[in-house]
Amino acid sequence: MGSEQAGRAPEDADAVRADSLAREIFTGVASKWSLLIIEVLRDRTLRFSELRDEVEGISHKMLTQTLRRLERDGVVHRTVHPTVPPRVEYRLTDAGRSLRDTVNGMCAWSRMHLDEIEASRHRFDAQQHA
Amino acid sequence: MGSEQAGRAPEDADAVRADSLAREIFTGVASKWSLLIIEVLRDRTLRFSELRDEVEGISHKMLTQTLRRLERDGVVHRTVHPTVPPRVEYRLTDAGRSLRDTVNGMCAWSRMHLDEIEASRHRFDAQQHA
DNA sequence: CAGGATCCCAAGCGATACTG
DNA sequence: CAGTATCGCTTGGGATCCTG
Repeated sequence: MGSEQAGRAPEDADAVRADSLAREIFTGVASKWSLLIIEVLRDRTLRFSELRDEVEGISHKMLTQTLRRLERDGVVHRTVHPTVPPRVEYRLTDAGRSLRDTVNGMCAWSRMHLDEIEASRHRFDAQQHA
Repeated sequence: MGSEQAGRAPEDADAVRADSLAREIFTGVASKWSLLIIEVLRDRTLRFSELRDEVEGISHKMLTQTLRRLERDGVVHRTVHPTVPPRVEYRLTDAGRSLRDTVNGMCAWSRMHLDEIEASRHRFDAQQHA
């Protein structure tokens, strides 16, 4: 993850710290549920229950948990309407939208290489027990 | 993950299967170690032990396990030199390199939003126990 | 050196019940 | 409706030992 670890003075501790932080952020964001939520939010505003339906397969717990992390990192914005019953809406922040662009790239990649990957898997599996 | 789930006939089972496959591929590839390995391979050819050193924090087991998955999906290519001791080299395939481009995007995003995210976290944490 | 197999613990996650 | 808390299973993944 180093921006470029070429020749860095050992006393340059800030760069090291930044690297490990970037790494921590990267691995935090690069998780199944985070990416799926980001992907599904696109540029819409969705309520908690709508997200729950759209993400498919995610549990109540994981949804809240992941949303909290994303909110904390400033990737999604959370709006609470003080009505009864409560209405809570989620949308991507600017940072979130820029992240989503790269996530879309991964989704596109998955779709684009579907057949190629499936073929590769068959080849691989056939070879194994050979 | 739907390419566009607008109006799809129920009998169009192929598209549904493709979607779930794309989803499975996406969540398979979008895992911490997979992405870090792809990131570290860039356009180099690395040996098993070199990868082990470069990925930092990965265990022997996770490295082999993840490499197998990536090889099976045709993302990395594995070359075994029948020497003694054995020499095994890994490099990205064409598909792998195109995936790496989007992974790079996520890494760049992490680095670019470092301070913004850190600030957001502090704000969030301060608010909480308020 | 590459990597399979085994053991085992801790984290991830789901299910359920409860609150505002 | 949105969210927290608790419990328990399941899994990920580390440590270690063994083979070609």
